[in-house]
Amino acid sequence: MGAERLRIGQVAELTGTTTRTIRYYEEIGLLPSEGGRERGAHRTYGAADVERLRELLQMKDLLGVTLEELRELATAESSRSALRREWRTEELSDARRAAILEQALGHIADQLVVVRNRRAELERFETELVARRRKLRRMARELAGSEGAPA
Amino acid sequence: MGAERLRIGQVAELTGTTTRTIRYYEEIGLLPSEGGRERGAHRTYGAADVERLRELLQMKDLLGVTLEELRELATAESSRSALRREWRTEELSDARRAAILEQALGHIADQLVVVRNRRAELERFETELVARRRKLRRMARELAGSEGAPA
DNA sequence: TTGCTCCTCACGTCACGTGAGGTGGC
DNA sequence: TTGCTCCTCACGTCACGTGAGGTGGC
Repeated sequence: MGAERLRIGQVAELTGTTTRTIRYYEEIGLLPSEGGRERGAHRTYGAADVERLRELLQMKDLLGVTLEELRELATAESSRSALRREWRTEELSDARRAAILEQALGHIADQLVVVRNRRAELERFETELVARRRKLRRMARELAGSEGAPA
Repeated sequence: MGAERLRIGQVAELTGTTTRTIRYYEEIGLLPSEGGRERGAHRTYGAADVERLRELLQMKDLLGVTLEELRELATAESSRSALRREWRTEELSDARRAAILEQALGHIADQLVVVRNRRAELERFETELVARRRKLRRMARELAGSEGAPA
């Protein structure tokens, strides 16, 4: 079944990072540390861990936030699996379910604000570059035109 | 005229950075150091310096590159003013002018590639967030629906 | 003259990179 | 058994932050 466990090097490869980074994130508490691991024993990871790490790296890279800010932004993610577990237990009131959904929606809204601000900045930058290119191309055309013109 | 010189603190304020960063960029050669400045004397900056710094900070922030990569990406900018000066001297062949334009266009093309890749990544991320939100909203609606439904 | 901003060291910090020396699983 | 990957220190590095102590211009 899909319960195969990965080693840290495989996870690093899958997520495009390094083993050092993964250990560092665990050290500062961004990634959970396996409770029952003995000193010196290998770390193992499941599919959910890989997914979480991928999201963390994507946010950090795309949004340029510090790991401290990332920790706050990612609280949603970290609690998602816990919420999912809680969700599955049958004896859960509709009110509680609704509250969980509201909270998750709030976190996503926060992330969307950051992502969209970034995108707007990037688009401004791109527009600026395109305008500059247009200007240079016009100069190039005028240069070529004057060149072939009669004296 | 517009030839007023600014002090480092004003430049920091205008560009949204710190004086330390400006001095550091000068130290590693990302920003030019005034040739004739005596030891201990104040640094002064012109409008062109402010513009260049703004572009550097924007690239670094939006593209997430190291200062070393930034140095390469920004070579275009750093040579722009020199090219502009060369451009103005009248005794310049059309061939040379065309070459200058070609080079500038090449640098802009490089930057556009990086910017557009970033934008694509951000858009994928945004799409993912929106999809997740949609799913959560659907769950919320179903929850509210079942709640009010007749037994 | 009094502040305020600037100056130059220089040590601290964040987010890892990079060996050093050693143990563990196909 | 032989490699290969993993482990834990621990020091190095990049891009600054943050005082310490002192000088210079409205």
